[in-house]
Amino acid sequence: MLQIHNNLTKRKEPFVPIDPKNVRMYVCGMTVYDLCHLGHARVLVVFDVVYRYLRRVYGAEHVTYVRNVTDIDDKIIARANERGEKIEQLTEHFIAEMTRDADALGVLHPGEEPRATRHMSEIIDMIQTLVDKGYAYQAGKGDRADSLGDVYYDVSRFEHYGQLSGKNTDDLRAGARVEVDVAKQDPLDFVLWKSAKPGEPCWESPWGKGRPGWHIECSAMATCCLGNHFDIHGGGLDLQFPHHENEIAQSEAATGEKFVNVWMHNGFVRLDEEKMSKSLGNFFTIREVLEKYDAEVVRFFILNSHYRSPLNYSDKHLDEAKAALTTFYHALRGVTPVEGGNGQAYAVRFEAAMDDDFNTPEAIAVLFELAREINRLRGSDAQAVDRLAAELVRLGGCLGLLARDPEVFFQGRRPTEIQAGCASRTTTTHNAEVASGFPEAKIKILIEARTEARKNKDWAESDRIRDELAAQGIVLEDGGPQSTTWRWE
RNA sequence: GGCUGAGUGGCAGAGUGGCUAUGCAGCGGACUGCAAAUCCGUGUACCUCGGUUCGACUCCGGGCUCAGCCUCCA
Repeated sequence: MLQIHNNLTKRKEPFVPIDPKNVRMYVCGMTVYDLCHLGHARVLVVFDVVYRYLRRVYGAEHVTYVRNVTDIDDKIIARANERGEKIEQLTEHFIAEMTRDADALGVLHPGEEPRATRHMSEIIDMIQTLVDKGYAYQAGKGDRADSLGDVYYDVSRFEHYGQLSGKNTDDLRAGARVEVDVAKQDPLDFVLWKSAKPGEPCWESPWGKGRPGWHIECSAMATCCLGNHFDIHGGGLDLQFPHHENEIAQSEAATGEKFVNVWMHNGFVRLDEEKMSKSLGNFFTIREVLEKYDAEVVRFFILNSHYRSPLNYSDKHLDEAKAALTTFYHALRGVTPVEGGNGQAYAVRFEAAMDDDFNTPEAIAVLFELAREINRLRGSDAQAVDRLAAELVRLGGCLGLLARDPEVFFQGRRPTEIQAGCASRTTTTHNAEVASGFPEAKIKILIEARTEARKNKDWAESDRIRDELAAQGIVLEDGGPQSTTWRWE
């Protein structure tokens, strides 16, 4: 049975859906004012695997996955002004870029991708409900004139505030670093509706023209798309406080119902043992990494650590991920996967690992053993090999891996960096032919010439050809005297 | 200052109260014209100090170190 670490209770718990016919998950997605970085890649991939696995357990049609897009906030406004663009122009652009990255990483499309700007009436309704119920207040008359239309959430009214993040309001007040805002009754209160300054994008509301605070949009969109009470809510660990804490406060105060059963947070991506983040400026965009590494390699790298652990980025780790994938595709090379499992034992262990809070490193370990079994039986039991290969592909597919033809993995693309050895230069991927000026036909001719030389025991010529290809980043692998395959190194 | 999480072999990374993780790298062997790939074998480990226990890397307590949150952040 599937167990998930619930961050609300800080324990691993059996996962019991509210409705097994409709398992519902909401994940906080991106604020679209820039390209996604590796931290975003991790959220995308981690919850993609959760989604895939839930679909496998409960049936593809019985899982609803919603991942929102924040398309209005201060940073977006600032960036649009910098670039001299309209808000919509900017957000459409970066939504398209985000989708490109997600597609490259093999991330399934969520069932719904709600945007804040398209749910303004639900947002305003929820704020109104909070005001009506006495959980929210409008900035008073004595406050700054420009905050008159601001509406704040009254944290003191919500009894369970701090449960998710393990904080209590007294400690928070004691250590409060938030700047004193005269409009707030309490430094912990947070804004639900921000009145618009001149020239800012805005929507009409009972409190005047303005825009929503960050937290309220997720409460409104989540309950709108999935109902007041749903199964799983996910996001990066940095959203635990205050974002998710505030979501709970808003949603439960507004609906009077429990908001979410299971809270999941993925760990940070780090660079040199330090959190990769926009504010520190120590981040790599997905785009940059994909210039050097195959997207499936990046995906493997992410899944080779448990989702709650920190993930340290380095080229060395990416190189290892590449080597690991190479091993898997080698096992699949030259076989014809045939359904009809003799790989049950592996599947059982794989699922046990995934059932244990999505333990992907453990699941991958099982895949390695499966690959070894395939290689072991190769040449002696073709039927068993074909069936095990099918199992490897199927289980890999649960992780969104190993879906390609091995030949495409080996020969399809390669980073240009390899050929010239100029690591400092920005690199890009191209088709094999573009990359090296070394067309496939030429590779084939050289391999044939080498086969001929080997037949004649002309080892000098044979090795010369191999070296010539190696200089282009091409590795030859002899299957026998007549069958030689190649791959990009 | 308050709170949270983590410290495993050369590196990465799981897990368990007593029994092989797994991968990469290393070493030995098989295969190969030589390689590559693959297979077989193999070494190195559980931050520290106490406690519980027949027995702890695994449970409990103290310490040290690291990371994170308490402000926007996936």
